[in-house]
Amino acid sequence: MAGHFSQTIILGNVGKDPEIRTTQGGQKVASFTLATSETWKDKQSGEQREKTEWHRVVCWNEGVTSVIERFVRKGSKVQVVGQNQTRKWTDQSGQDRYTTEVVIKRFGGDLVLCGERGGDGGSSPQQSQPRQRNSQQRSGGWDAPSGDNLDDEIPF
Amino acid sequence: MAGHFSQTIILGNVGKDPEIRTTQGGQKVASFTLATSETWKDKQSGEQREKTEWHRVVCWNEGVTSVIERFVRKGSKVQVVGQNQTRKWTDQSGQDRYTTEVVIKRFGGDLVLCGERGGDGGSSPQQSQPRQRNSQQRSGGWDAPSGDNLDDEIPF
Amino acid sequence: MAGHFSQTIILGNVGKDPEIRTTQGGQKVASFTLATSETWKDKQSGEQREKTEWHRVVCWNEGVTSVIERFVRKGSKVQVVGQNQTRKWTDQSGQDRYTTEVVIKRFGGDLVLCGERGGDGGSSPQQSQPRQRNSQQRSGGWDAPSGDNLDDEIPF
Amino acid sequence: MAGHFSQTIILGNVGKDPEIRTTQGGQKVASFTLATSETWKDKQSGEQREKTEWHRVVCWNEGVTSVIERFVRKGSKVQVVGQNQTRKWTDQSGQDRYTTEVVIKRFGGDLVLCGERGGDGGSSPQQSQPRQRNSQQRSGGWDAPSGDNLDDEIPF
DNA sequence: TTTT
DNA sequence: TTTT
Repeated sequence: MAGHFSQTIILGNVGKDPEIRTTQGGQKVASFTLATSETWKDKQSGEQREKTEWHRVVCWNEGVTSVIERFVRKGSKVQVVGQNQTRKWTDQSGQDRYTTEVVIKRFGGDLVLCGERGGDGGSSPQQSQPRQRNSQQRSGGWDAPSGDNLDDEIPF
Repeated sequence: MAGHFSQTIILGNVGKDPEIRTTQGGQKVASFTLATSETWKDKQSGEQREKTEWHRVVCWNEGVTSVIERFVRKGSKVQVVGQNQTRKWTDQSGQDRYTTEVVIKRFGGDLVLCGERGGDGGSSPQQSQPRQRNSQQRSGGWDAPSGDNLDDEIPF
Repeated sequence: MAGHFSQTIILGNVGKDPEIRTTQGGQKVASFTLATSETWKDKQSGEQREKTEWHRVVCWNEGVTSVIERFVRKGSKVQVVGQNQTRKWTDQSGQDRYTTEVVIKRFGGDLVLCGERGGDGGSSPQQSQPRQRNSQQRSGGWDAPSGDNLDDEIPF
Repeated sequence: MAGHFSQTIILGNVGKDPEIRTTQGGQKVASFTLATSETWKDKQSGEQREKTEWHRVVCWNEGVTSVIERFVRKGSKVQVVGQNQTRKWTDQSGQDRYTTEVVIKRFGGDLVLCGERGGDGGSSPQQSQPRQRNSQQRSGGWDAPSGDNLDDEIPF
């Protein structure tokens, strides 16, 4: 209702199971990463090329966080509607760093579930039943992440 | 045409005159920053609060770059349609850094001119005539930037 | 939060002063038309061509309606964010008719004021003061493409 | 690149197999309908309610039409990115009628395949192989809300 | 750095 | 880290 507008829409695949944390004030916050891939034919070499872009998503919307917690996991295809927000933090050496995230807020924020990757021998429509968190489950037949130091490899 | 989608729309005000540079391959590239502000009433204190978000925009679309060069300057209100892209670079201490930008590309990218801030005593409809680059003009009656070290203050 | 998504964004010029009406339940509803024009060069003839598309906008969001009532009028440049909705009605001969509108609803709906068309000799920053309704004012020098019989030419 | 912007994004389910026709000039054009459903709890009665909106989609983009022809069919979940366009036609009684469609054009238009509705016992990943047109297949177990007489109920 |  |  003002003179500005900011909206980011990402429809992609979730890279890892979302993290759900609770603020000191008791609010649940969800975060995960989304991958979008583009393929094109290189004009010069004629080769098929692909580039994957990773997007960090953070959700402060209570209702949407609840949906994420229940239905979103590694490999899910989802669309998020939010706003770009750049947040300042300090790294271990004391230097300022900045990270840009797509933030799903109270109004205008949204999440659309587009379904899992099918054909994986999963026995049940996982999207329609609560997911067991903290379990030993290997999500949807996929390989587990190759390690826990993933954060070191992700640029945010 | 694939299984993914990525789009960022920002309608805001341009922070400084765009930079136009030419790649070694001869391609013109434009970049500038866009500010979007939000105001809301704090529930607890009842005070009016405001937050400004800065977005870095880069344009690799030839036609759009040409429009930016001619018509966009500090203070312009424009809408850009592009895609988030995180680019890696190395800072002076040799550390990896990441910057997220809204990139206007060949297809699906767009720029909409929404007009200048009016009432500044400007004598002519600046949006409809070419802008004099490299001139001494002070854009639209605004204060000039407070210095040239602005880059140090912008988180990208 | 479901499996579907619908969003229409129109940034254009308002064709006529908005109509504000009140439902029997006391809710204010605003409606107006927005024009978007495209120009392109005809490949065959090489001539410059232009096409104007008219969009009907209806607003059921109380806050946004209030902004429309105060600040939007013929010639205003605004952006609306809403959803396509096709409504059935009966014409004078008793036949079913359908009209598609962009509906601004409670959540996710939005209106962005992009300013009036400038250069009209207007003496005051009209966007920042209440508008005089029902006055003889001619709006900002902007003319809807086709005169005053717009109703005859617009399919709604 | 001008002063206007128009974009409609619909992520929904395809109501019937798309129609592919060829213009006299030899251009292929695809058209289909997309359903988006919303559910909400009625404030007064507390009942769960649902509303389905139908959107007519037309595609003049050659590459996208080719993808539609091969991969989209009744029940597919797809996202389209296009522009609202209202077209005039004459009904049997000679009266003017208007139909609004989401048009996918050359630039900025897009189609995203989000997968079929799963759990239908289908034996193969249908999205990754050409579709058999004109076959007796019943699509993916997904039923458009209202049977096979869809044409009678859809206002286009 | 913008704008309201 | 995802997906195709």
